[in-house]
Amino acid sequence: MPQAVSKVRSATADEIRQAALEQFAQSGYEATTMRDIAASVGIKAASLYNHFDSKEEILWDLTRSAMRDLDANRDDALARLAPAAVPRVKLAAFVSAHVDFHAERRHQAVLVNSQLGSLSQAHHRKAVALRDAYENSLRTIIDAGVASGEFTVSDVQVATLAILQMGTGVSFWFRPDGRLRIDQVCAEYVKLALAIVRHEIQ
Amino acid sequence: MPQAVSKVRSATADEIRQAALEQFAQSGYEATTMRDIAASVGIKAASLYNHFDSKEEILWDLTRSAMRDLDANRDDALARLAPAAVPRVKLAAFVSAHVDFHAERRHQAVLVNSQLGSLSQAHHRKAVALRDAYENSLRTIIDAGVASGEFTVSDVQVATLAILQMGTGVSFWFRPDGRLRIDQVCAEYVKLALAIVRHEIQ
DNA sequence: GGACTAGACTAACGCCCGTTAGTTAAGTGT
DNA sequence: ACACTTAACTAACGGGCGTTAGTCTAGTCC
Repeated sequence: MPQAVSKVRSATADEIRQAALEQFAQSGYEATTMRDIAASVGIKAASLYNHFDSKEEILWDLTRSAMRDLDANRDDALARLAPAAVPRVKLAAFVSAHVDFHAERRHQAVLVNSQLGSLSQAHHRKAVALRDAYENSLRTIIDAGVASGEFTVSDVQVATLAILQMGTGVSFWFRPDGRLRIDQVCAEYVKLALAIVRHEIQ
Repeated sequence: MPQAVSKVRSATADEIRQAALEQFAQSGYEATTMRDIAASVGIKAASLYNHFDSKEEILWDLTRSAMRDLDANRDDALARLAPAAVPRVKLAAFVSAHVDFHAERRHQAVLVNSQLGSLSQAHHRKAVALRDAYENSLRTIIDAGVASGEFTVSDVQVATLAILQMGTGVSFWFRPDGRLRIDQVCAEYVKLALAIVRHEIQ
């Protein structure tokens, strides 16, 4: 008799993750209670402790996953390019992936962009390190474009942050039933990013 | 005998505002307690109620002030221009004022950009209306530039949000003792904004 | 100098928080 | 059949929350 699909990870734990993610993103970590999370899952608050050690552990689990997903999303996009793709193409791929993530996975994006401060000190440090590495991967692309003369940027650091932050903002206004589809939004932001790195110094 | 300067507004109330602003911006509204605020001022929590009716009223007082200051800051910058200034000049003035505010008055900026959700429903509505009006004032400038042919923008709404959000992000990384002075940061962002509205459609 | 006011204080209320202990019922493996 | 594990439950603890009531004291106005 065929073995039933074994649960590799608890289905309840995943429901808890999903409920906590939505509420942390929507109301904030401090304003969300363990009783709130449990109620969305249909259990009692005490039962959450069969799956997670503490409220902060849930936040850290979600934060780490979100940041890993963000990295994986970028890696996938860059891996699809030719190995020797020119910086302009890499920048376009990066920005498109970045914006796509922030539109498609709003809750994860909002969590990463507004709830890091509620992590424990140790976890906060790790999260900031991951965020810095992500930022660095964009700066590296821009640096390469400047070095090759393809880009004209008066301050690489400011351009890096500006491109990231305008894309990050998408998670706050994008709605799936809005005027623009996700792919249109991505295309718009790619244009803006290219404009930023190719402008004439005045 | 000369009248001593009468206190038009309570000095203690202003100390409370200052302490609450810093802590709301740094730790978030929910994570800040009335006892925390009182302790920074050097009084007991109950004494706060001699000056404000509730915790939420403090937040609303600070939020409304911050948004009024942001509007006034923009109005001052635009009023200094010639009445018939061209959209490019108006955009530069707007972005410079926007970035200057977000660098110089970080706490107020962070409050407006991350704590609106903790307001009561009625106050939240008013805050969103103010934010929309601010956004509209930038869109109007970009619209004028597009109408005159001075700007080339494939989507005015996206360009508006992108310019605002990249400037807003300054409040999260700017430090007075950092590599760039405020005026240098403003100048950089003006360049980026002009690049965004003048890029060729591809 | 006596009435009044402003603004601090102490004490406490009722509620909700994250979390723990102990119990129970439903599978699962041999 | 029986031991074992998983994961739900009820009950409660200790503590902190926003807020209120009532008191005291120092200064102000006629």
